[in-house]
Amino acid sequence: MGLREKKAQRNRERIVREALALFARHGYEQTTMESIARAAELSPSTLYRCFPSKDLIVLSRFKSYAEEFARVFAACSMKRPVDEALAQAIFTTLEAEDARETETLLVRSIIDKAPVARARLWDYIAEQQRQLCKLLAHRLHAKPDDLRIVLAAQTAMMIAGIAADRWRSTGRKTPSRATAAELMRLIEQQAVVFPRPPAKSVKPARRPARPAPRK
Amino acid sequence: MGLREKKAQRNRERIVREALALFARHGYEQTTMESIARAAELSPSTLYRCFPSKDLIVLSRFKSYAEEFARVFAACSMKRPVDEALAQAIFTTLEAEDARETETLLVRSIIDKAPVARARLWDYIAEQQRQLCKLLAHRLHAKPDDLRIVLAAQTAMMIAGIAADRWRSTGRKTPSRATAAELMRLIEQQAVVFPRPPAKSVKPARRPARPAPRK
DNA sequence: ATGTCAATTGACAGTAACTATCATAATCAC
DNA sequence: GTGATTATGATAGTTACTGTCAATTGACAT
Repeated sequence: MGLREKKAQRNRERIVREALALFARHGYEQTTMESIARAAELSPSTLYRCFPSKDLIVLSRFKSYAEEFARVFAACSMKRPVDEALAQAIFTTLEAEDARETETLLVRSIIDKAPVARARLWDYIAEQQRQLCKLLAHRLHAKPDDLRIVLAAQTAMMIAGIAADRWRSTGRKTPSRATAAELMRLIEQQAVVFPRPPAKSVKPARRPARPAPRK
Repeated sequence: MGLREKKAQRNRERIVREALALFARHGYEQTTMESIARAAELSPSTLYRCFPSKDLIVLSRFKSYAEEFARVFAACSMKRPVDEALAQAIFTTLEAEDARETETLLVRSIIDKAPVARARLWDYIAEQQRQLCKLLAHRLHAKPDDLRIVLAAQTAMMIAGIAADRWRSTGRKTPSRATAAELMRLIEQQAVVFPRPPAKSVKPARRPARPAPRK
């Protein structure tokens, strides 16, 4: 590997490190690209060459999770039923995220407070959903826009999102994996208030596995 | 109502109308706030007072749908089972969106091409999800962060999102309502590849209602 | 009508995230 | 080493947005 790429890699790492520190200290909006460049000891021009926009600095941390997810899924999607592979990928990715406690919490708290960065993260997640559709479609020999494929992909992302959220909001007391498993259970048992088409004939009066919380 | 508010209202409308026209003509990024102000015949200062940011101009069209959703849901959530009210609200809102063909398509195509605006829309949708959680929680006498509530709210938004997307991507040949109904059916029948916890005991080899599409 | 007061407006100045360009300096290929 | 290539940094510009302040306009009592 060339010496050039090594240097670029080190640059990127230092930028992210220094930027996160500044964001944590003064807030995302208050930190200018110029100050980041100063902290990372390079010119604004170079900074913009590495990260064309400010939010990419924060978002770069999420790419590793996305890559891990795709890797795990690809690894076991051929040996096992799809739903198991999907669940496995969710669990593994979530656990990896839980494991990096301080960094995950830091990055999320920065993002939550910064509307622009937060919005960009949503957009990134939507992109990941599309990627997952492709993976699923390939595995099931279906088209990526098959309704069942789209539904499965979005459900998976939803589960991961809720679980990760909960881990944060409970002060990392609830492991993401447990929440994700619980969500899958709820879905499978239909123990949730699901939207359904308005009663066409009978109302089966579905009985939730757990009684709905009443006052 | 004062004459003052009338004027403000008319201002807002003209701004949105002219801005959408400009966006459609030259693209979102290429249209400057200054040119919008010129087209709407007011100073940039006033424009910024009406719409603190550029994306709010585009997003303002979505607020009506969100309000309609909340209204319909509130209207029938007390008389009927929650899931029916939820489905009804989804259907009504989607049909209203379908009905405004040209405008909906225009706004969506603008947003899809503009990363910043698109990202903001995601953020807005996330906010709506939180609002829906509150509504559901109130109706079911539960806490807004109850897992079942969150799951239900996000599932509802997901269904609406997929349905609206499909209506657009199929050149408005597939009515949103039909897609939404189909999605609800798929969920209820578990005819989808759902993520589930890795097999702990047996593999029941679930049989989808419709055979999975094979090549 | 007219004067008074408050809210709206628009002009101006400033900040910061980008974008484009180009000379200079560091790497690579030989 | 030398020449081609590529990364760097300085500089200038565009644009979204923020803040301030004087001028204007509408609301309202008399």
